[in-house]
Amino acid sequence: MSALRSSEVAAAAGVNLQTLRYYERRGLLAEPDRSLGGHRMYPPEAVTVLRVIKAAQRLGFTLEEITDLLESGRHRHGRAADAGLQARAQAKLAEVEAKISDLRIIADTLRAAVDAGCDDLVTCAAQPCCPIPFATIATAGPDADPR
Amino acid sequence: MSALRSSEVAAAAGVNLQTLRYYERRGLLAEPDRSLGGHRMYPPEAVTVLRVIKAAQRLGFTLEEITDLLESGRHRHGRAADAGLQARAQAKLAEVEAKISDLRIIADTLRAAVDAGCDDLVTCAAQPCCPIPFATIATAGPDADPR
DNA sequence: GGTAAACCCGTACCTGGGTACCGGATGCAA
DNA sequence: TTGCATCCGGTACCCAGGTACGGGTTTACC
Repeated sequence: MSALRSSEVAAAAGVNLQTLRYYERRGLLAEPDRSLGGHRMYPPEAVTVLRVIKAAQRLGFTLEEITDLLESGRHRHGRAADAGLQARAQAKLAEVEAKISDLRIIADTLRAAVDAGCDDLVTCAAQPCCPIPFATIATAGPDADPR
Repeated sequence: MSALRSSEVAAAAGVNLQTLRYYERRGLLAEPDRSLGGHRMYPPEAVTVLRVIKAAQRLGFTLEEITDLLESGRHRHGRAADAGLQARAQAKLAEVEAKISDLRIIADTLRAAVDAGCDDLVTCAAQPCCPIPFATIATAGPDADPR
């Protein structure tokens, strides 16, 4: 009952209208039924799905990962949670923790630079007293950048 | 003496050759002298500058910020360190620390989701027992994303 | 002097997550 | 039925930080 128009769904979920179509193109949001004239008519559950997507994004999942997450939730054929939410949440947690420790190293380095009273990077780099490690520092691999 | 060719500079700094020209276009790297045929001839200091750029990037500064940083170091006309390295490093430190506390909230939430044994996001979202906050969570404002 | 590697410039493309613009079609109410 | 809000599809653009390609020089070594 009570199909929602795209602007209503967008407003209810706090997203842009274009974003709805973008998510549909990316396979995150099921293609809704259409009116006779071709306008999208969303079921109320679409709002829930959007809220889930937004929450997962805030937890650091990319849209691609969220697509998988939703997919695996939809047709949960396998009882084995090989790629289920549990496993993925744990993996993401490890990613986030790695990111945190990277950032801590960065914060420590910045603090050291402030304490040492560095004034000019290029001058500093030429002297051995500068605490800024110009070669190393955690290089934060190509892990999904969790936001 | 001993001017370096672009590939030598790139290799010495561990950077792609195109990146050199990209930095030059962006004003991070001074335009070097040219050979009679138009090839770039870099002074050895260019390698230092590149290393400084890379270190600053790892500390979370954007290329735009690094441009300013190098600029203010170059013609340090003002004794007042209004926008000097000190102040900027402190500001960046605050940014990084904010990012860390954001990520900690995210990590806590992920941990809660794992502990609660959530299996399917959409199902979870419909029930009140799920620890995932589908509306809130630190929204990590438009701060420069420190890497 | 020949030839292969390196370099030149300009331009297009990539990732990720959207957002904006366009001309035309629909929906809904008075 | 008229008028205005909304929606349609397709395409282009945005951010940052590069990377790749192509066709044409230049350099360096034998």
